[in-house]
Amino acid sequence: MNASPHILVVDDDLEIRNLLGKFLDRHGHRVTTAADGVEMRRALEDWSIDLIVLDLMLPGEDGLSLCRRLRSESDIPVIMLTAMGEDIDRIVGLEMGADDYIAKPFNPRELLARIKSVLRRARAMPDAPAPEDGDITHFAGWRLDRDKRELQSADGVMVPLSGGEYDLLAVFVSHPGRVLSRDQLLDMTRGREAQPFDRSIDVQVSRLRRKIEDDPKEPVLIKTVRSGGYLFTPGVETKAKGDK
Amino acid sequence: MNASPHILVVDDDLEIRNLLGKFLDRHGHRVTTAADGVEMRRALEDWSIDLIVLDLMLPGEDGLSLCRRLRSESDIPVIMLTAMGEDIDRIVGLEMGADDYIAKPFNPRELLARIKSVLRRARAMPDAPAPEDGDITHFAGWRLDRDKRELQSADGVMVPLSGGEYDLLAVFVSHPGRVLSRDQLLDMTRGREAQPFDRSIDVQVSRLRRKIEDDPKEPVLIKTVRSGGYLFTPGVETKAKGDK
DNA sequence: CCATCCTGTTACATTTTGTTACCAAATTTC
DNA sequence: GAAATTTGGTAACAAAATGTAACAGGATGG
Repeated sequence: MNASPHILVVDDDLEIRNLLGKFLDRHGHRVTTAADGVEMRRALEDWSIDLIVLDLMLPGEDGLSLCRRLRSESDIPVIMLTAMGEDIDRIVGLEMGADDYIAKPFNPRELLARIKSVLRRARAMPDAPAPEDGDITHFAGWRLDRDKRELQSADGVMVPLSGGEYDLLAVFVSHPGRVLSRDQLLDMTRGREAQPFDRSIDVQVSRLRRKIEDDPKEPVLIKTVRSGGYLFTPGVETKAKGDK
Repeated sequence: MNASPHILVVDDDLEIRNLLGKFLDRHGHRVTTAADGVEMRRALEDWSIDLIVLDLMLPGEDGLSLCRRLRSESDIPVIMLTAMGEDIDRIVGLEMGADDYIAKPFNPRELLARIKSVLRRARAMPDAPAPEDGDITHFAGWRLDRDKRELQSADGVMVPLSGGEYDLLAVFVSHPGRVLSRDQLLDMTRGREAQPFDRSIDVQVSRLRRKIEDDPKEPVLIKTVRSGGYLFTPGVETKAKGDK
């Protein structure tokens, strides 16, 4: 598309803004910074921003609220900066709609990696059926409706999901590109510890695949990582036109 | 995911290297040492390193510069060894991107603690499956498809590979013309140490050859180097023609 | 209660990977 | 150069990991 991605850093700490600015700049990104929500809006109007790095704690309207609002207005991916120990799932997950998060104190190169990954993902996904608002998550041409616990494909097919299936998918969607162990998945979906021969996750994954994969035998969205766990990748569009 | 972390100690002082090597080894880490930037690079190519302990002062290119360069190329966490009174903020902060530092003279136990902590942090947020770019690698007229775990020859033949076979081949492809010992291969593909009579690599190589060599008895791509290891050479084509 | 739906457990088929054993080729010894 | 020793190739077997059908207990809503 265009040359180097333009990144907007929103944080009230001047030092962080400067350092991050310099760092990202050195790594070939254009950078603009903002100290609060107001400056952020201005920057969004003035520039064509590709990605926002947003601090969770901000004076005035906080990052959480800003993020939610952003979501209902635009498609720009957001990476949240959070303090340790926040409720990660709520932040990244459907609740807020951030694309990723990183805990402070963070390692700059890790942030860089995430930026790269989020941008790639964003580019890979042509903005399908206009991003709705509310509790709907999009991925790979599907719309995940939290209230109805239902999946809708672009061409109108509706796939009902059970509660457990929904939870599992929600966890996957909020952790794209990361290998999640059975332990983690069990913890994140049921909040319990795995028993010695617990196969429930396997079974649930199998059930989910049957519903969301074109060919469950050849899964594309949820890959299995032998002796590692499962990996969700909202790949490129299925039917959309030749994007790249 | 893998067994014990593999740590690379980079310091020009032989004594430090030895002591640290022994100490870390005793505490269950695999250790490799390097005296300067050149050796460091070699080690990084040969092994699958999980963490680097890097002296700030080095002959030739110094640690600071090395660290910065490392950052832009890889994800491996770095702990800096610094003399007292250095500008700590610049070292650990965004400027350089080290994950932690420890001042000399240091207490080995403390270093151990930091190593543990940095590794834990790194593992806690593993980012996507490392191999980032293009999912397809070409060599000797074959196309290696990471997603499908499949090999395709120019004339349309498809050879399915198992995960392990793919990993092994990927390592070979990324180190062409280089003799890789069984130890290294095991480390790079499974992340584990070889057992006394471990023949798993031999077997895996045998399986791989059966799939990619025209005549497994007379291997062309993966040659064996007696009492050295294996050598991958993406030589000129055998069967395919127009591919590239 | 009964009919459903959902989810964990179990069992079994498959696939993949590691180990062992045995043979052959290469190398070394004497 | 022949025998002894090493090293590598691989078949065969064993162990581990995964997919999934089938079953059973619970929960839900009449």
